[in-house]
Amino acid sequence: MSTEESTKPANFIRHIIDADLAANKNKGKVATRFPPEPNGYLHIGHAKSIVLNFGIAEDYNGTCNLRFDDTNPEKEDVDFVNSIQEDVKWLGFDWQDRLYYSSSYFDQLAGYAIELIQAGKAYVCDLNAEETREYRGSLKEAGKDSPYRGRSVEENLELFGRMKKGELEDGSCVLRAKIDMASPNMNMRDPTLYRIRQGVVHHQTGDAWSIYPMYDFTHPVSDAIEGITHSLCTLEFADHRPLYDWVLDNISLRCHPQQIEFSRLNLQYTVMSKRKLTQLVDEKLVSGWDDPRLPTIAGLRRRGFTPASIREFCIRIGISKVENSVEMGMLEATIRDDLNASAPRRLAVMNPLKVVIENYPENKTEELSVPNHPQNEDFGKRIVPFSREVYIDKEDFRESANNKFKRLVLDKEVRLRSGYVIRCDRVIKDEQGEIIELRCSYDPDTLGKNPEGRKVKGVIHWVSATHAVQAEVRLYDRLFNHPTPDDGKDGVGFKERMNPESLVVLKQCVLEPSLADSEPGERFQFEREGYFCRDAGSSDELVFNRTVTLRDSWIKEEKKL
RNA sequence: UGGGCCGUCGCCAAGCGGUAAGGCAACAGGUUUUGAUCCUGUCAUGCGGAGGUUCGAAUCCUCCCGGCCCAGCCA
Repeated sequence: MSTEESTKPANFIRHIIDADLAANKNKGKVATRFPPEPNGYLHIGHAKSIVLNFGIAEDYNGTCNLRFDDTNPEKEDVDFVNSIQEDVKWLGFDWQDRLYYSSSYFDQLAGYAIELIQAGKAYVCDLNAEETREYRGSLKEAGKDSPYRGRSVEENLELFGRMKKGELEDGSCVLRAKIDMASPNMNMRDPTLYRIRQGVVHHQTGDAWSIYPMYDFTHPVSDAIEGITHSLCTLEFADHRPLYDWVLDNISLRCHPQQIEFSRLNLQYTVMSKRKLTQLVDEKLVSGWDDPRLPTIAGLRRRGFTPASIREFCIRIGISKVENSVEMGMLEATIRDDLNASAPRRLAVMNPLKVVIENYPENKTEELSVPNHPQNEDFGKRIVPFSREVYIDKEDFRESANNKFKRLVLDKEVRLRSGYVIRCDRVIKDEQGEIIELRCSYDPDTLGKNPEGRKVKGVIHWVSATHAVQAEVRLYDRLFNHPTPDDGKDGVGFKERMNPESLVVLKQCVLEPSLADSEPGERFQFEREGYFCRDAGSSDELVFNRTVTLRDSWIKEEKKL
């Protein structure tokens, strides 16, 4: 971001690391990892984790691996492994040569499974899914031991070997850890370690495997193989930590990373779960994973967010173990801070109303030299043509208004931004009484200076009609009209709380001519309107996406009236 | 008494026994050719509640209240 980014925020995880370092734990090394499953696009909640993990690695002179946790081939896809890498890179992080896949540890994983079997700590269980559930008991009642729990090491070895060779059918059996069916922690009631998946093609290992390890077995082993020191994950995995530790305590791998849980990000007026995002995309309720209304990294990018603003947002919200619900205003403030400093200013009219300046010569064009940034001369200047006919926004004119309305009013004056002061003399309407044109006059002595003897406090934006370029502008707003769309309360599903006005397409917008030369992805402030980004998905036509509006104290003022 | 986790300003969030940081929002002013930006000021005798320990408690203890998570051959 062009303004300074926050650094090294205090949080409980950094305190733990500080203490570990002080105690010379892990020989002073810090190694983290970001372990996405490639079954969807990354969203801003992942960004929180990415910024945490890569940020810690950076600040402690350590490393952060990118590891695909790809143990469930049915739901995963190469497209997702590609998009994830693209998004992490775009956010500004570099895993260098440390790109890993849990699937590349499948051999080692199977070896450790055999160790567990040999130690009598894992067994092959023939119970089907339903039976397994019944035997597991409930939250308040202990489970029962599986009838297969007592199988001999030899038999288990033999059976696991057959599972691995593809001799057994899907669902016919699983490999389970032998822990404690009466544990108050459900995760410790002989959790499944391996299941059979015949015939599915894994995006990395193809058809090499007919068994796939479960998360609870894969994750600790993968962390340990990579020499991770601090394994950061979200709160819902806290109950899994005893299992994480159990696995590492019972295999020969001599590395034991520390799992630490923090709370996931909840952003108001949107949904963050991958399942729900997938649903929105699959059911075509949005245009795709990069729909600018989505909290996905791809969506935010297309919307016009900068990588730096997302990083800064993730730092500002902090890390804790508290259930949170961050206001959209927080995200908006962060992107505004960035774009205010970094986006060149332009003039663009959303709802054009023609203005004819009757005392301005016909066929004359003045080339006004206008600063690209009001506070920063380094942005230079550009030429903005001015002529007898201009467009202003319909919102900026009223036939009558009190003096709170600092825009154009019949028989009153207003400043055309970076241009002249004009007065509205006449209003022209069509048969329906709709205002279709304004007849005005200008004061030639007001270019770059204030008029003599009177004050003109209003300033509005405009575009020369004869030089204007046409464009489509997409105004985006929150996707949902409820702060917690997926809270399941009132018996209303999140899809029923979608905001019908989350996208408003304006096809008749007029822009100052310099914008015709903009590049897809380029960001601007359209003065008095907001920050906009040339759409990168429709490079032929001129389309702009509104990233965020400017702060608007007029809305509040207007409501008071 | 299944287990785990969490309650500090409207929203995030520091604080770790020495007398409540910061950000966002809000409010009140000032500057301004963007009702933007910028600047100034205001905003928790109070830390879920009640007791207790202490010279001193958001920080320690006890009890209570509220919220979140867990019964996939998902992660």
